[in-house]
Amino acid sequence: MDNRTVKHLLYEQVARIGRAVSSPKRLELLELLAQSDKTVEELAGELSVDVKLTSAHLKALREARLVTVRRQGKYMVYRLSGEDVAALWVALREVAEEHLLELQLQLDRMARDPGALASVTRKALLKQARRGEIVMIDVRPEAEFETAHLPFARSMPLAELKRRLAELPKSRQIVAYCRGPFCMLAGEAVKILQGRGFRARKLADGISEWRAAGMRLESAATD
Amino acid sequence: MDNRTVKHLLYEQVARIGRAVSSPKRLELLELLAQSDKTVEELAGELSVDVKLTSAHLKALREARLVTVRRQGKYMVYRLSGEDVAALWVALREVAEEHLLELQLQLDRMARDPGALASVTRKALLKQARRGEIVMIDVRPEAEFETAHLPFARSMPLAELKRRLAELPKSRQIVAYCRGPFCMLAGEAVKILQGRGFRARKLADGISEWRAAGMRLESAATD
DNA sequence: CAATCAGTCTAATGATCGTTAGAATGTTTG
DNA sequence: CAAACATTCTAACGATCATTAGACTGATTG
Repeated sequence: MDNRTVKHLLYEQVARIGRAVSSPKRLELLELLAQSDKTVEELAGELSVDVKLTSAHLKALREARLVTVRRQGKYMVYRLSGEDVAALWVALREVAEEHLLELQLQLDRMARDPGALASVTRKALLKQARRGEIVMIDVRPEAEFETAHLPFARSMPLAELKRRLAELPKSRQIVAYCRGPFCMLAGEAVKILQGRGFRARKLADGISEWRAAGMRLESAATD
Repeated sequence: MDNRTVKHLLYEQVARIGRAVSSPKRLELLELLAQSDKTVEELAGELSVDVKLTSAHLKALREARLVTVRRQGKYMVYRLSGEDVAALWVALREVAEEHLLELQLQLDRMARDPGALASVTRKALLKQARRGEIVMIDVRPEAEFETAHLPFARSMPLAELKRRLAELPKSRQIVAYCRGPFCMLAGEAVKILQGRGFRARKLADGISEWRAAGMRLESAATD
């Protein structure tokens, strides 16, 4: 086997990973799985696409070894095959944000939305949360919170937010976060809170961004 | 514009990057461009493919904003649009190495090749080179060396190696490196050197790996 | 200014991908 | 063990992609 053939095989393997992350739906699946393990049904629901199509995309991700499956009762539960996969998603998204003008414009528009939190560093935020100067809320579904969440954050799923407003203080700043910069949950939460007279802002980071920056996370087990 | 539409647009943009890195030829182009700026002709030559096809692939990379072009006389010179693009290539390759069994087997086979240097840390290597205990040679074409090279390395392009053997010591260990783990130049060099009685080993790292690990590089200007 | 040269654009080929519907598989539940 | 259910596999459609050859563009050179 000559050099060029070997070389071609090597690049071909890496391109398999590239092909796996070349579809918007598969990227969305990866981001969801970075939050917590999920069944095909759950994933299909989040993406609002057919279960069959979701299954086909998951198969592609499985063939690139980016996810693994296990059976749990009658459900198939998918899981990212490593933290490096979530990091790859973050790296891809950051390159896209850096170089694609269209994406930058879209993100700017989101950032100008009610109460985006741009300039505060992660460490400063952590310090404020530790001291109780701000209240950090995680507005993702509870299962995702239990898998991993930011330190000092309290679970307050968007679906329950309106019912549980009494648990939140009006005196202190509230910081909401969700799955990452592309996720709309925190934006929704902030809109609701501000409408009810709370001082609320949103944080663009999610679990993967936080971890990729080398910051520590907590999970239900460590609480 | 509703949430789902915005979301779709965002993921679609990132998928553009994914699509750009989903072809082995384009990945090879990115790695070559991570070494130094190059013309279409040079790139086509390195890949041993038609100039027309190379141009088409470069167009795809340009549309994903991963490379930029400038005209220089009658040549079009391509350049990576940022260090983060080289870092993305490294991240992709590392995920592939970690998860794709086929790729691991292939790399193992290469590692068992004459004199792979696996266990030495980058810092230890640097220290040995600084002290002159080893001789680091960069076997890439000279233009790539001039753009950036590892500290304490000497340019010794593979094409000139046989003619310039007299410049190398038989008393000390020689460490050859090239473009990265997928590049064959260093392996070739080691084979030649060992055949002539030199103590030679190869380093898998190239410029991008070295930089991605947070290590400093040198360029012709800083020499 | 005509000839040359590097590179891109256009058109056409077959191969691959995304999507959908229908059949098949394997597990749980009565 | 039969019915219900979650998921995957198979087949088929059109859309997109890789590749090639031929026409075209823009700069350089005589």
